[in-house]
Amino acid sequence: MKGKSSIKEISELSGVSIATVSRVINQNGRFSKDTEKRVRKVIKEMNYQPNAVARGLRKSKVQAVGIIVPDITNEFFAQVTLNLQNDLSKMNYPAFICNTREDSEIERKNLDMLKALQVSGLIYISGAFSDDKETLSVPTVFIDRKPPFNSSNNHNIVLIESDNEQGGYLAATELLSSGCSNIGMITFNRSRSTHYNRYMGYKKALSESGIVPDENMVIEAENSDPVSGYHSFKSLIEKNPHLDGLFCSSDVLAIGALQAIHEIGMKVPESIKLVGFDDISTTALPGISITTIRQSTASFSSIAVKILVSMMNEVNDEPENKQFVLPVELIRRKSTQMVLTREITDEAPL
Amino acid sequence: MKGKSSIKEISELSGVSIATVSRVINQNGRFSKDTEKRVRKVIKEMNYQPNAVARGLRKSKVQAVGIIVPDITNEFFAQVTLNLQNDLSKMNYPAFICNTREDSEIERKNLDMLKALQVSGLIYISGAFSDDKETLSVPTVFIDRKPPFNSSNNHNIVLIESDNEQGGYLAATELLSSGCSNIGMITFNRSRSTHYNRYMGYKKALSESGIVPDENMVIEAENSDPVSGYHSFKSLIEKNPHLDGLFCSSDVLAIGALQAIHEIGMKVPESIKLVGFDDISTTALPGISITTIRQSTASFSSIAVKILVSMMNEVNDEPENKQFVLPVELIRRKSTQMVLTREITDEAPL
DNA sequence: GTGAAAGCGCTAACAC
DNA sequence: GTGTTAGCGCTTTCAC
Repeated sequence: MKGKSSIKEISELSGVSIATVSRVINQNGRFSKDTEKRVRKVIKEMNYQPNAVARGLRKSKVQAVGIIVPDITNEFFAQVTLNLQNDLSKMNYPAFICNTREDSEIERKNLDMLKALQVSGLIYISGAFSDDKETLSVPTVFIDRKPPFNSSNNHNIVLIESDNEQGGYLAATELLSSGCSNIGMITFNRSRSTHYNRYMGYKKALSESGIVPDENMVIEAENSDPVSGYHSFKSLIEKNPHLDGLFCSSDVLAIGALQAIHEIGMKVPESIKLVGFDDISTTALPGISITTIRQSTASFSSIAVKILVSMMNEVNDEPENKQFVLPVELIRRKSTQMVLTREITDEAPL
Repeated sequence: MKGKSSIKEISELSGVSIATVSRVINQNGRFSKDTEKRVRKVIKEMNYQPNAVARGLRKSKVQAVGIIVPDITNEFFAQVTLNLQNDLSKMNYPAFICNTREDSEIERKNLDMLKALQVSGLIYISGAFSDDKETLSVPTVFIDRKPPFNSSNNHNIVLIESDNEQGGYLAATELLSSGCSNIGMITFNRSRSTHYNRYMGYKKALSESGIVPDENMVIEAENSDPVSGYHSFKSLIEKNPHLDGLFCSSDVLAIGALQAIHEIGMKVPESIKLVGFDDISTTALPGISITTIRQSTASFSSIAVKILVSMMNEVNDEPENKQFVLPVELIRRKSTQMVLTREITDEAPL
């Protein structure tokens, strides 16, 4: 009854050798239908569960994966992580989730722990992976952010990301088409592929519509959080009092900016229009209602897990240098609504 | 150079037996200063890291802990989990974080995986732990929510929670002292000790100030999220048009309620005052500024980890039925500000 | 179709 | 103070 039994106990109770029990459990090698039935019965009766650690020692790798994530306190990352964890769990892979807080020291340490635990695979969400010389010893999938490798080392990298440039492009286009002509942007860390590409998309949209992008209308936030968004907007509006449109490289920045906007007495969408990125839950709240770019976090996860599992299972350790760019979607909300009459106010019912 | 070496290799290179190497690594047994120095040198040179899986097999438990959490997408839980993970990592315990989505099926499965991996300890955050008959096989700490055991089984339980009743009491008292007389409450799942106690504190404060608690002014939200808070407020205000104070059992509920409040043309704090619970980041935003009850998530974590580690290390498997109730703190913000003049408006600068 | 046995890397007696 | 050795529970040749 207690789940404490070992394969030896099962073999004795079912009158076969431990080798055969192992074959049944792993569905490899040969055994008769009859034997299988008997063994399965005992396993069930004893509520036996194979010891994953012993198996891990024998196979030199444990059936588990490590997930490296900057900060699960950020709803976007939390969502991605949650999906990954669910999908992995369905394939019977438990996940070690490691927060790095963008600290390469912590990242290093977590990586060491994961290595000592012999995880079978790794998923990097927006990771720094600063350790250039380190060769990836286990199958690894990168999500959201391109690892800053020198291309020479780059065998066997899988990258899954959104079409960030298209996202930036859609965002700026939405602002343009809803009538804005002075469109600013709050970015974050343009040294990262993610945010750099969003910025490029923004510039592209402006250029295409005949506007010369002005670097004075772009500000780089210090952190990716509402407080930084708040301060960035304050700076930006000071330099550009005629701002009538704003694209923020993430929703948390947009939320901070929105507060600043209200505070100085401007109205969204009447006096300024706003677009964010990520589609976190807060943006959907009635009364906040920020137009944003939705990334398909569910697809991130399902693709990542599917590929990772196949890399972990197959002997196929072949370089399968793959790159996935997922489409993004504009979620149109009140913050970019055209204002024709006075019917839209804070007090109006939904 | 590669971190692929084994204890055997280290022993050969340093000219001692593997037993001695093991002793040095684990700092137990005896060895000469000189030997230690030599062994350490080789370990460093080879960049050797002990195989945690082999050790785990030998010791019948792996140096890692499992964390069971309902939903890391909820900022409050994310914060607690993040702290736990950091504190555990400092003690060299990697953490398996498992989201249950409040689904006992998933919880069961995660528990099985963790057991197969032989984790040394378990932390339940607000867990259902529905499985009454299951005896805890490893040291376990419960955070936030009392497990619904029958007391007979209750050896060896550690529970860490906030003083939720005091929190509810502080919240209602704040509303009373800022002039409210019709104070409603949005609760969530009062079958849980956490929310039940907040509700009790609320009732206590009302009673003490001579108000008879009216069950019509209390509504139980379907989920713990803004949408539920929004709808709950709509129902509540319909039944109680004179409501001038509202206590929400969590901040996410309060945020939803706030939207509903704005939508029907009421003003916070002018026409209704509001208090939440948890102190998640959104409540602190300028323009939102919801008074709330702060729980010391950092203390949750440090206490939990300290106790768990001691339980995991010591042979002391003794029943140490411990219970910690941590103080909470009222964070006073604009949503409960007394309004004497017209100086406080939405448009006022910070 | 099945069993015997080696061994994954480590810890913990037990010897000396 | 140090070495030898027996497993921990499992997978996987290699026999038969």
